[in-house]
Amino acid sequence: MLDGLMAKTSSSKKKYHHGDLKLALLDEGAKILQNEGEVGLSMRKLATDLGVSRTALYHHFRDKDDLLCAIAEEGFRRFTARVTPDGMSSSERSRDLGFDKIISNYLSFATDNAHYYDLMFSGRLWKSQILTMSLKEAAYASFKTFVELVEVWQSVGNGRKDIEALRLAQVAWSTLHGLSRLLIDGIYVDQSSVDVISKNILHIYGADK
Amino acid sequence: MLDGLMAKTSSSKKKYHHGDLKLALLDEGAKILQNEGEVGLSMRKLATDLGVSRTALYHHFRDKDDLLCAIAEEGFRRFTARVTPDGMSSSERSRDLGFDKIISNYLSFATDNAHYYDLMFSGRLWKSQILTMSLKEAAYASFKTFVELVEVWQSVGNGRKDIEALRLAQVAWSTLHGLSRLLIDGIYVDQSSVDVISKNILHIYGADK
DNA sequence: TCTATTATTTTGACAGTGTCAAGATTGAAT
DNA sequence: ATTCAATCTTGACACTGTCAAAATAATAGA
Repeated sequence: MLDGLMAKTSSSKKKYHHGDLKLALLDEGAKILQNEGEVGLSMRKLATDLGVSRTALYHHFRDKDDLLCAIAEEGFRRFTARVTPDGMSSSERSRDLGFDKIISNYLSFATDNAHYYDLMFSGRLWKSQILTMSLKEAAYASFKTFVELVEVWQSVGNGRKDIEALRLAQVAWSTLHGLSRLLIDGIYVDQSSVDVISKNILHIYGADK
Repeated sequence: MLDGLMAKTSSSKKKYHHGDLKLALLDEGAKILQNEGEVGLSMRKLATDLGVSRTALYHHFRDKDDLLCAIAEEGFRRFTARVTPDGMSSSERSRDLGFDKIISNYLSFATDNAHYYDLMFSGRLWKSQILTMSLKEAAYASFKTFVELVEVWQSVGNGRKDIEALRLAQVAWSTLHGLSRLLIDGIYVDQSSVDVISKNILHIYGADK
């Protein structure tokens, strides 16, 4: 009884069944994903890496896709945190944090966390019926945050005001998403020209000149 | 001898080995791709569908990826044909074929030929060493065509002129690619708002107003 | 025309994959 | 201490891509 409590809290003890597998699964899954990508993240490998049997996972995630959804969800959380640094009100944020920062944060997150990004916007996941409700919500929350940033940019900063915030956000998101995909997928290999492209994006969506 | 010639030209005869497998492979491959997507396009299924053994394919394509590259290449050809209808000079094209047509052609191609589009911009293919030179060329030809369209749109039409053609093309391509991906992957389910988004894209990249 | 060469296709096999069904083990609750 | 539910394991199935070696057919040279 006391042992059980100790083990649960200290968590470094070798345990009976496994302790908290679900969590370890997510951690190790994310780690493998970072290093080897979605390929190489197999249920069996993941299981043996954690010293557990091939099918043990299926008591915590009904599917492989279910697991991937959970990891993608974590990705959206990190993404939102990266694009909008917290500790600021949203108006404070974009007063001294210009849209250029948002652009570069978006792009650097995408390229630095390519495997997360892949999962977050994986067509296979989004089109499958299995798509977790919580993933959907995390994604929409991210987009909502982005729209708010655009709104503030329009009213406080120099975002162009001839377009509805929602629409501007949709187009800008599309642009950033498209560029991210082209970079991640190795179609624009020219990482050096990203800066000048970013500048042009800022110019196009800005109101000056 | 004469039989051989006949069979080669008439091509509808049931043949010795198989006749022209490589071609049949591409056709059937593209067909399966259209109906079932990249998933469901397995070498084995493809082989048995053509009444041939599992490994017969490997004498015409060294890899599965090699086959996919070939199909993707065909995709780029169709894509270019769709975005720039031939039978017009490039200046003629964009005099009466406005950029709005190009936008809607791009998006409709992407959504109507989602599986082709997936392959054409597949990160797995582009990042793999196997990436065919001819695919690379087909892709760059497509992009080059797009840049030319933008150039003409700037000089003859009402494309905004405060940005270098290449840069404008890069950003516009990113936008269209990103929107296509969001649509195809089922993240923007809202197909009905595509029209208004397209209008906004046109407005943003246009010079009027 | 017969034979040697080359191009094509097949059979067998291997190491993987996701996941289902049934049984075994363990922790906690009564 | 016995029951119950959660957790984990073993075995199996149907797939996948692809290699090696053998078989077959088409072509070229004599």
